[in-house]
Amino acid sequence: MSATQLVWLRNDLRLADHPAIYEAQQQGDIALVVCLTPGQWQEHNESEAKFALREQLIDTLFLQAKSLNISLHVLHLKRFSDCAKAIPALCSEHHYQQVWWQNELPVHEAQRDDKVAQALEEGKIACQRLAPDLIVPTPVLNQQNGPFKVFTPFYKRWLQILIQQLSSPYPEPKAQSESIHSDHQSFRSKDFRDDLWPADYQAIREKLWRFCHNKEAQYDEDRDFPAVPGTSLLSPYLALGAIGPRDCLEAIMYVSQQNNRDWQASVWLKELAWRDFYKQLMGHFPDLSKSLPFKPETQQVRWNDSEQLFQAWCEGKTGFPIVDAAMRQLNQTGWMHNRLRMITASFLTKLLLIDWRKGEAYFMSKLIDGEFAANNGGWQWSASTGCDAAPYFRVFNPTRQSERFDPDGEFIKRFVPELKPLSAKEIHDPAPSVRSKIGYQAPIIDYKAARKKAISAFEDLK
DNA sequence: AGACCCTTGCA
DNA sequence: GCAAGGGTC
Repeated sequence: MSATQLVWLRNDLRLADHPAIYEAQQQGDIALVVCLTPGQWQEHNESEAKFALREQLIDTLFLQAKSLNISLHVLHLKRFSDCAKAIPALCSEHHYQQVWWQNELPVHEAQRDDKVAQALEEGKIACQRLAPDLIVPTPVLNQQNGPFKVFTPFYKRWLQILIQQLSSPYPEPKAQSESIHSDHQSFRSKDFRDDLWPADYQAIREKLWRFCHNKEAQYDEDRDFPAVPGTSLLSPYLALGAIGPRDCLEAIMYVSQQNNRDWQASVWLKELAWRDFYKQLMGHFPDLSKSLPFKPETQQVRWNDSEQLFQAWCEGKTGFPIVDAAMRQLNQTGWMHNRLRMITASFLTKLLLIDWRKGEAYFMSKLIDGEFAANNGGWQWSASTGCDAAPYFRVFNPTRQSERFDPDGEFIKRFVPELKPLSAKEIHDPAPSVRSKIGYQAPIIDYKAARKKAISAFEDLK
């Protein structure tokens, strides 16, 4: 029997824990399709690192699918709008009767999906659009049936729903009998850092389980220290969907039970809830997809246009060691520790008073794990323009943050080698004489004055 | 998911 | 001097 069901994979590049793949296979043999839309991703400022990881994941996915006699089509398109022709065309060529996918919530993605659904309908091809790829895929709503605008109550309700709906991850698809045609040419990217971010599915699963076994219990204690490998390092895989949300949940629950801990108290799970929160917000508030702030009044903030200050931030030459180390980590590795994302974002939006959208775009252009909803949510949180954001007067003191979260300057020294000779005492804010001796940038702003200016820029809005 | 400043209470 | 606690930005 040849395949009749087509599953369209987007940012859910995996076979296991995949509801569309599982459901589709109940109705017949399946084939898979991925649409490459590099022009669109470029418009979304997505990084080359993420693009390269996606290619690697598609390569290994292809092999994995092949071993189950499942075809994977890779369509080389430019923009989202090309999908509305390409998908129905693929269906008629191979006589697929029904197309499946998991919805995506940001505006461009939702429009793309609507257009494809419409085109399929016109071509008399059935289409099954499933809920988004979240731990709790159903909308989490308050008592007025509206979206939550504050995380904590969202989280409480989210947990309740999660407990009601608890289910195991969807199993991998079964092997099919028909032999398949394979029209995919391996990308085999030349300089992909496979050691940092393996694209092999076995290795990725191991990363998840090893984290849950060894680190998850200490996550709350360790996650704020950039010199400590205390975070999961799974974000690139979550962003592209190489691991599924229920896979994460299952690992948390299993390991918690082994260690006699309450899985509901997992702090890492709470972070995953933030992911659901920001993604669901995208669906409720289309403005978020249009470079608009959640708090409309913050449209009036008079941001600083200085290209010089912005460049200094991008390059890690602000003269604030922790900020510079963080930006250099981003530029050199395509990844930045979460605590540092908050510090650098607060620095850009508050102390430099530069538009959060410039930081948001720069992060996307460098991050291997760049994910629109989480990145936008994080930036709007830092800039105090967002939903349940930091209050406008909350300005991170980069020196204080550095002292608290990198006390020995261990992380700083890793990425700002010129500071290696300095002691733990002086590294967070070296004296002017020390700076000139070792050739390290003077601070590009005066902290106290900048803090005042930032607070009053927001107070002017009242 | 903060920081700062000014108390108070103690040495 | 100073830690700890509270109000304010």
